[in-house]
Formats: sequence, structure tokens, C-alpha cells
Amino acid sequence: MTIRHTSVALSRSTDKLSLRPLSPPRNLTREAVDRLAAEITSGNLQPGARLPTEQEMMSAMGVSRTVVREAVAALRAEGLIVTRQGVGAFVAAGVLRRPFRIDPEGLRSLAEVLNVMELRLGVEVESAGLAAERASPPQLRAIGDALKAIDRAIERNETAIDEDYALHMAIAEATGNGHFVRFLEYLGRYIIPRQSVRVEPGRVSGQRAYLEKIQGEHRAIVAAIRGRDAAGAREAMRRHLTSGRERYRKLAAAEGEA
Amino acid sequence: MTIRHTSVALSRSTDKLSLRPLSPPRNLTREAVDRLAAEITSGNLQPGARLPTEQEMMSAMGVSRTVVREAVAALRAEGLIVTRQGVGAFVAAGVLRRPFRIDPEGLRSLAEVLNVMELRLGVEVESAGLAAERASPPQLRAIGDALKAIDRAIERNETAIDEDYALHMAIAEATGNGHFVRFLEYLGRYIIPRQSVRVEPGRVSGQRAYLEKIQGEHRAIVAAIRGRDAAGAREAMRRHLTSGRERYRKLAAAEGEA
DNA sequence: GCGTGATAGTCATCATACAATACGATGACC
DNA sequence: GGTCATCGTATTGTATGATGACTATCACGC
Repeated sequence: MTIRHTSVALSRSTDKLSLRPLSPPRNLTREAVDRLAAEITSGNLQPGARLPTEQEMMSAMGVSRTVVREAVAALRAEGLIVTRQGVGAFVAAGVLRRPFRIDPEGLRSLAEVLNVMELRLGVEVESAGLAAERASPPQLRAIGDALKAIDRAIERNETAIDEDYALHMAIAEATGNGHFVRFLEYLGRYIIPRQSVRVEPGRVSGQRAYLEKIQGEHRAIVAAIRGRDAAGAREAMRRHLTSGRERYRKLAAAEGEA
Repeated sequence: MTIRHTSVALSRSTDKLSLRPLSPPRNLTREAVDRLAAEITSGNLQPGARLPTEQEMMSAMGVSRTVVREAVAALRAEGLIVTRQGVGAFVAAGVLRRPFRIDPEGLRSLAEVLNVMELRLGVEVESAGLAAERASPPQLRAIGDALKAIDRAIERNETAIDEDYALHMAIAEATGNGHFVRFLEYLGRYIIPRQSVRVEPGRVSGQRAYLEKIQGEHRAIVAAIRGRDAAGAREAMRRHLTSGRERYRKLAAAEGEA
């Protein structure tokens, strides 16, 4: 038996049983991906440069074509390289860095969540401003519908999480800029819910007052957008999200002491 | 002969050719990736759920194992799924969202670049505001140094691209929020340069006046940050980036007619 | 000089086989 | 009855060969 992946850090003598969850078995494909990615990010392979052929990579790394092809497929999925049939594989132009991503692991701490909310605040404030400037009549209607949907959810004593998200998305849609939609899509799903879902189920009246307050902020945002008041929309959105951030901070702090 | 994607974007008098930038060559692997990703993000496959075996996917989609394996490799690289030899493939726990990314392919068109600049504007405006509220003395010093570095570069009749980027980064650093730094790191490298690099080399005096104007905007931002004036810093940054966006729009439009 | 066709290089896909690993079942052993 | 070694099966990991499709290049004829 050959000692393959020695990634097992054999901490045999760890008295406290600190057995790691599991370290990913370093298979050949992963190895090849890392080495190729290193070649690219280190600048050793300039953007637009042609990668070695599959055959050359095979012999260079001593692996089969399957491994090479899966590594190439992985890098292509990450956008680092593009392949063209009959021509070869090339380093993607204009990409010296991996895609922007927020590590979900880091979201554990309160501070990190608040940091993400700050980033979101900047994007959404601008989103509201642009929506006020550009929203088309159908988009304005969609925003109004989303607002009313929250009203109905509150009436049914629900948390209105999905409806809240839908309103923010409708505003992002109204910017006409797909990046705002995608950004919110990426962040919103797991940032928005937490800030309101923590209220204890028993305190329905408290939750309702809380939702009514939020809905008042929503109304201010929508009113400003309808009035084509970009600055007012930005301000209203800023108030909404900063107060939401404060609410979350207090809830989290209270929970921390519970 | 089928009209495949002519990736040659060559704008050789693109009178009314309406040649698409490039339509993605829908190969089987890409198709499989999309379909699997849709199954996951749609919630059809819960986190932790086991994917069908490769054999089942082969017969289900009517493709070979190579295609299935490359699709799985791509999703694994994106962190959506994890595979375990001898067991199967599983939807990654706690990952309902794909990383936020801006497809570099889309950056070809002027409209897309402007859209990205709008997103950046939102983030940087907030960045300036937070920097005004929180910048520590060393961070303020770093911002001042970056400002002076631009002065020196202008004195040397250089484009000051790197120095400009450094100033924006210093401000992002001063927020104390790493997300702002990473976001700017991701966007800035290939958005900022373009807006100033297009000036013709011959017109040095025009470039210098242009840079002096930008530097005036920079000074206003830094002054507001130093004065702990968050609203003023936001406003100054907004002015800076909106005017930069306009400059880029005009430059690009002029180039388009050239 | 300019289109045109042949040709070679390369990726895309398929098919098959073997290796490595994990899990459950079975049965021996205490 | 419980524990553990063994084995068989299922599944992914890796290797290899073959074929098709696509592209760039170059010689060729006009």
C-alpha cells in the first residue's frame, strides 16, 4: 500500500479527541486544478495565453487525460480559462483574480454578518436611487404589488420574509441593471431572513408591531421611488437598512446573553 | 455550414452586421452543469441530499460518463457539491447560493461596463461614509499618503492609475470591513484603469488637466473623511464616481464613432 | 493577389476497463 | 449476546483508446 494523500495530519496523540471533520482527500484532479490555477494567478500564464495541450499536460503532470480534462472543466467553470474546440485552452482575458465570494463559513460570527449587511446597504441604497430615476410603469406596479403583499402577510400574522425579499428584489429589478439583482439574489437570501426570524413565536403582538414599523419604512422608500425622488429614496433605504442592522445587532446581543 | 459562434469580435466596420459578441458554445458539459445547478438552487435537491449515481445521470441525460464527470467536477469546483469515493455525490451543506460573480464575457459591451460601475458606485459611496466614521489615525495617514502619491505621479506626467487605485483601496481599508476591500479588489483592477487609459498619448496637457480635475475630487473626499463628515464623504465620492462614469461614457462614445 | 481545398492539430465525446474506497452483510470468535 | 474480521457490492477515481467536430495553416490553382 502506497501512502497516497498524507493530508491526514495524523494527530493521533490528541488526547482531547480533536478529530477533524474531514480533510478532503487530495485527489489528482484537485491537485491539477490547484497547480494550473497557481500558474495563472501567479502571472506565469498571462491572460490570453494558450495553455499546453491536453497531451502535454498529461505527460507533464503524469496523469491521464481524464484528470486533465476534469481540471480544465473545473477552471472553465470558475471562469479562469476558456476552451475552444479545435484550437486549445486559453487564460480568460481580464481575470487575474478568483470570483468575488463571501465565504459562508465566515458568516458564523456576528461581526461578519454585520459587515456583510454594510456592503448590502451600500448596494441597496444605490439600488433605490436608481429605481427612483428609472423605474418603468410596470416596474412601479410590481413594486406596489410587493408592498401590498407584505401588508397582506402582516394581516395574516405571518413573518413576511419572502414578501420582504420580493420587495427588495422588485426595487433592484427597477434599476434596469442586472448586477443589482444578482447581487441581492446572492446576499439577500440568507441575510434578510435572519434579522426578523428570531423573534420568539409567542410574542405575536410584538412581532406585528415590529413588522408594521418595517412596513412604514418600506412605504417611505416606495413613495420616494414613485415620486422620482432619487435622493429621498436613497435616504429612506438607508434609514430602513441601518435600523434593520441595529435591530439585528440588538437581537443577536440579546440572544448571546440568553 | 452552420453559423456557429464567431468569436472574432473584430469591429472591422461593423456596419449593420449585428454580430453577437459570442454566443456560448452550448456543449453537453455546460448543459449538464446548468441542469444540475438548477436542480440544486431550485431546492429540488436539498443540501446534504445525495445526487443520482453517474450511471443514472448518464442514462437520464443520454450522455457519456465523461460529460457527467466533467459537469460534476465543475460543480465541485464551484463548491455546490462534494463527492466521496465509494459513496456518491452530495449537495454541499449550507450552500444554497452560488458565488456572486460578474461574468467577464459580458464586460465587452459598454452598457455592461457602465452597469458594473453603478454597482461599484454604491459600494464605494458607502465605503467613503464608513471611512469618515471609523478611520483610525494610521488609516487616515495611509489615505493622505495615497493622495500625495497621486500628486507626485501627476507631477511626473504619469497616468496615476495604480495610485488612484491605491487611494480607493486605502479608503476601503479604513472602513474596517474586509468585504469592501475584497469587493473593490475584485472590481477595481479591471474597471478603474479603462476610464483613464484611453486618452491619446499625444495630448499630455489634456491628460494633465483631466488628472488635476480628478485629483480635486479626491481631495474633497479625503477632506470630508478627515473631517469625520460621513454624509459629505458619501456625497463627494458620489460626485467623483458619477463624473468618472460620465467621462467614461463620453470617451467610449467618442471611440465608438472613431 | 485571392479564393479554395487539403491537411494536421486540437478539443469534445463516447466506450471500456481497472483501481480505490466505503458500506452493509455475514459469520467467526470471545 | 456482543465485538470484530472478512467479503461482496456499489460507487467514485483513474486510465486508455477510438472517433467526431472544429479550426488554423498552407500549398495550390486561377
